[in-house]
Amino acid sequence: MATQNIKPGLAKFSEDDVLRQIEQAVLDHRLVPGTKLKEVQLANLFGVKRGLIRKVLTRLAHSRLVDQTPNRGATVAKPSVKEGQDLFATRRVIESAILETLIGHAEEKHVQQLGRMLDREQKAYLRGDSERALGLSVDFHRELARMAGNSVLEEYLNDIIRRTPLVILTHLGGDEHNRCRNQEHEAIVDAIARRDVKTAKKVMHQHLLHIESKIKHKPEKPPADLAELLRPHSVGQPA
Amino acid sequence: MATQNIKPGLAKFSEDDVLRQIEQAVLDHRLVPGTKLKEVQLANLFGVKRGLIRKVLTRLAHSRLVDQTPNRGATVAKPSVKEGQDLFATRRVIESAILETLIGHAEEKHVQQLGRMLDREQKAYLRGDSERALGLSVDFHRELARMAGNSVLEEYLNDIIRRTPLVILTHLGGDEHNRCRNQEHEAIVDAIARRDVKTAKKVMHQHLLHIESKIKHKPEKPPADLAELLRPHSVGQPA
DNA sequence: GATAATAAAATTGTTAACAATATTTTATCA
DNA sequence: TGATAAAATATTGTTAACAATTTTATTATC
Repeated sequence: MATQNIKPGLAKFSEDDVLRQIEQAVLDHRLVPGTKLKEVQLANLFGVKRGLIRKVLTRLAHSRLVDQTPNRGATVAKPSVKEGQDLFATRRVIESAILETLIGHAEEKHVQQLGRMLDREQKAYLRGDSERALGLSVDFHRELARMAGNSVLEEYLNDIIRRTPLVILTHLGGDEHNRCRNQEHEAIVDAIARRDVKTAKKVMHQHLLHIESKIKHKPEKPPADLAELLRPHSVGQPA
Repeated sequence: MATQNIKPGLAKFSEDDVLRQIEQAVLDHRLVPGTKLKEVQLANLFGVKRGLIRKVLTRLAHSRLVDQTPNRGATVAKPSVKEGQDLFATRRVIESAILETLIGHAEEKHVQQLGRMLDREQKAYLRGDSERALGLSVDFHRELARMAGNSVLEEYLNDIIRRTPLVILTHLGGDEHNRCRNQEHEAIVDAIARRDVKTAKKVMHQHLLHIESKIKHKPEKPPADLAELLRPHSVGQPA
């Protein structure tokens, strides 16, 4: 049987829980673009009512993480090449503004905190834990946004970050291509420490262009395994 | 009786219709921050089921136009001073990027189209139709975003534009203060026509700073009339 | 009259049953 | 076999009834 409960009735998740879990699944490439998201299946999976799933799907559609078609349900969004390009271009603008704002009032403790994050990221990478390294790499960008202290910029960067995996999976090849380079993160922190806005922006710009340049059309992925949403490293089945 | 139907059963609105009408009401200051949005009242008002209103309110909350508190319903959002500042600061970044992108590929027809919009705006202003002038002024900014051709930048600017009236009404005085100055719009179009990115950005920057500088704390507005959402120039009652 | 407890009303939140639509399967015929 | 139509199933969409909670009104007490 395809649709199976995961400890039915045991784990009770709130609406935000479910939302975050699906977002996280997109973030670390477990949910791939095109995957059909059936309401009862998800409801069973999370042990919640269908109405709750319904609300979550609406919210996800609102932030463009899923596509909803009337009477035909929801699928994980497949952003167009154009949308991907626009997303990356906007990301450069936003991250640039974040750096400018942050450096405007950066203190020593901020630099130290960023240094610690670089260490963690480096260690994870060296020990071969690439999943963890990817997560920490994302956290690095998020932390810059948080430190900048502009809630709207932070909100927009998070929005872009959430949508980026869909662009990568739809138009880029494997996961190897999309990891941030730790060296570049280091160079950014160095520039911040020196209050060197120009260099910081330049490195960030290069850093982001690196990934963007690889966007191009790519053949469909073959249908994969069923939705084992909660288990890491698994992948849903495209519609 | 406070809650009255407006031709019940006659006008049937879709979910998007209702969403847009409420957004529009916020945009032209008919709905003021703090207004309680009761589900049955809205349902009667629009001649739709409560479930539909419920979905709309969720979506509005997601774009921070309304605040939702569990068991206590929804009110039109009252952004904090900080959020207002962040919003304006981000707007400068976004509009700057829009100008840069637009000027990068602006054609003569774009400039002409903008010129026509300036005329319309000026005429409305001269004939004293300030409501219409305000609308056209907003359209001007939107049109710049559309012409730039980056869907994400456009999306973010529209988000900011939708939220701005709430900041103004919460922290600024009357409506007179917040109108865009037509001269500045003209100067921007002139700069675009000359492909002068630097000047265009500078004028836009000043243009936006003008409003932002006026944000400060302001006493509560007294409760006003009931929700005559559909009728222009009317105002809802704060909670 | 003011305050606190209680009851009534209003409002929001949830659910299960049903309707409408789409998808898959089976049956029919050339 | 392959194509088409019909039936069966699965999935999404809607609704009304109910439950839970908050707000308002009423009463009781000092």
